[in-house]
Amino acid sequence: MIREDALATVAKAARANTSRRVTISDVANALGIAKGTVSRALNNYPDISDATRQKVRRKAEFMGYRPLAQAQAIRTGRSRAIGLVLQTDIPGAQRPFLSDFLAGVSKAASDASWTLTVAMSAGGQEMLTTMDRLVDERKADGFIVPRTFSHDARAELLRRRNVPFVLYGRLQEIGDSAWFDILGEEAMREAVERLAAHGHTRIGFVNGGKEYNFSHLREEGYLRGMTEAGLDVDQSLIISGAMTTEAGAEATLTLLRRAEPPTALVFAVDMAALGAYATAERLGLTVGKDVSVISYDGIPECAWVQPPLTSFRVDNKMAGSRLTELLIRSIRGEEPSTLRKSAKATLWPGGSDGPPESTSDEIARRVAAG
Amino acid sequence: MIREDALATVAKAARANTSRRVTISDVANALGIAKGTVSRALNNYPDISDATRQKVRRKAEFMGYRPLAQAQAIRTGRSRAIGLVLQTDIPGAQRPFLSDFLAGVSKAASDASWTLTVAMSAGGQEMLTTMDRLVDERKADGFIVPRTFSHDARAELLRRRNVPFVLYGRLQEIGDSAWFDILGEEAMREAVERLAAHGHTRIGFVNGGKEYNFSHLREEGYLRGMTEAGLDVDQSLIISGAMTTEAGAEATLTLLRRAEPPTALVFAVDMAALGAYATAERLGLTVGKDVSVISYDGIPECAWVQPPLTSFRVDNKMAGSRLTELLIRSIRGEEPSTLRKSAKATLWPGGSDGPPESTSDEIARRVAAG
DNA sequence: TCTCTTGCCGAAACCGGTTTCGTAAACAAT
DNA sequence: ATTGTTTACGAAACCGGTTTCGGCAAGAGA
Repeated sequence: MIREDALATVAKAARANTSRRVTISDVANALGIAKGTVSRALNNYPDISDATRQKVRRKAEFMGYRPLAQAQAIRTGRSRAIGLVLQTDIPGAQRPFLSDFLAGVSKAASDASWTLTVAMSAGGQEMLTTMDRLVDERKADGFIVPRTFSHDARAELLRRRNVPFVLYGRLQEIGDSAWFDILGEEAMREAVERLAAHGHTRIGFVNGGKEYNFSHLREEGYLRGMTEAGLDVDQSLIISGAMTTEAGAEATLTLLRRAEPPTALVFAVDMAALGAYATAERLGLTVGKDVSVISYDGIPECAWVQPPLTSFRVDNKMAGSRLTELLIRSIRGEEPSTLRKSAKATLWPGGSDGPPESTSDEIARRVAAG
Repeated sequence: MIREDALATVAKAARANTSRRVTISDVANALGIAKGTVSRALNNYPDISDATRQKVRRKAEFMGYRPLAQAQAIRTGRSRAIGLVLQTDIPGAQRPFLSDFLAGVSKAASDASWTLTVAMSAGGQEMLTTMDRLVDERKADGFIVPRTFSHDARAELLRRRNVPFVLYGRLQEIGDSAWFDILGEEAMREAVERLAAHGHTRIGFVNGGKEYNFSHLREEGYLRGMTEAGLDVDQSLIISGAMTTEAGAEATLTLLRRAEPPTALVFAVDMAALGAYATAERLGLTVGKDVSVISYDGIPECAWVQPPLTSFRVDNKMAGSRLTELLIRSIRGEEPSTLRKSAKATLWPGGSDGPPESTSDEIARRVAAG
């Protein structure tokens, strides 16, 4: 009887040219036990003897059994898929970021035999709708939330719906969220330290958009660096909101036109720092000599410009992996507030910083002349 | 009885703080018909009367019923998910490409209420393993295969396993695959035409890696352009295998050192074309004056360099959408050989091409001197 | 009027898992 | 020896859908 069934199944599979999957019933039949027992054995239920557990494990392994996430999901509600909703309408800020990041997430996910469901949306309300849909359709058991805003509607939504998530970045009010972040504030502090060591005393800061929480942190880092170096903070040398090259160029121009312009600039974001080159050229100044620049992100374009941009490189691939690991642990039930990690960015020296070859006064004169 | 059940369910949902989904049974109960009937009505089975079909449709809509893809999948084997396996180990060739492309795929997918499962792997065998796994686990009903190779192992695997797929690019031997592609050969032909119109007669060609099928096509386009312009083809002015900036710089150097160097270069790939700037500078030549350059891809970096690179821009977002649409149709059973579309790249004029300001001889002399 | 189709739908099996429930056997306690 | 607990597992219900099967009623043909 059993044999006949098996033969029939095999024959059917052969006709359909479909090498049929090994199901949990196959394993149970092979062992002559109930399929419920197999399920409980594989899921470490306490009411299964060690002997049986071992036996089942071995047989399942031998037969190449792998549970079908879909089938599990309809009962458990979880399908071993992590969700990632990306924003499309950012100028291009995520372009360099994306590929490495995805690689890291995907690697960590498949190492744990999870999969990755990706969606993109225009941001704002649409993004929330998309996440809602993915949760409703059980296409994701939890989410990675990249580019954290100071007050993040996505985090609120997920918390309200009781869906696990981990932030790439930190929130203003810490709450009990899980997060991973690169300590950008440390990098900013080190940037100031390095410039001060070069001999700079007037160091400006071009920050990113204040809607992102990282901007607040990086500004703190800059301020701390200034204080530690014993330098005065001049609020007129701080500009924020520069996320693109154009905005960076604009901010650089503004700062260099001050009465007492800076001889060095710290940027919160590479894309903005690249704008400094255009402005410098326009004003007849040389980056790395007349005006030093240190930035943050470590996008490939840093190596493109002349002189190469000194920047703190962020390992987005690693970040993706860490985030995924944290998220999986969160989904498995670990307390979010215990799931927090950070890493540091590493300095990639280019030629864009060095001892000041012009004084603030000289720069002011040349800017006025040009 | 039914009312009690409903109340119990609601109460349970309230306790779990989980607004329970509307299931197919809910719809069936509300109408007082069998759930099988609801299923068949919604799936357009022919043995359901129009009256019933309408009634079910309306009620389902009204109740906000949406089938759970997971549950459908365990019976049908399909879960309305499209698979995308990306390669991590390409130098960065996909970096600009990725974000737009993903946006397109994701948009088209969610418009059809499908989802997108993404995996990345190092290419080669690992990529095949990854696809295999996704198929086994039914995480993808079909695949988009980007960056088609002349002989593509991924396409063979999928064909063998009888999994629908659509290529981004064409195969050497056409077969019966579905594909979408941008007609790069047309762009190359137009590039030559444009340069010839400028007055160039010695036009070189720096091709991409011959493992990619697009390289063969683009070379054909270049050759056709030369023929149509009535120009002699000099095989010593054709180099292939340049996919990176370094390789592009190298190739440019080689060509400009020929006895009779070209006054214009056509590149198959932007990343390579960017290398021409470095080489030109090194040789004391000016891009756009001494040597004209036209390229292909339209990556953002084109606008970065001076003079901006004239390039044929590829709309990767649109490509992603088209590919997704084709794939869904293929999964739904349409014949792959009928699922083929193409589009053209559009010229983005920069300042990197123009009438030759130096003759081939002059260039040769200056290269020899430098 | 009586059969033979045909159209339409209900009932139930099924997909591949998980989880509840009940109980036989082994063991401990009396 | 009897009773009460555990331990470990089988049987069956269940998750949310799809698909098969069978039969009733209406219409067609004789």
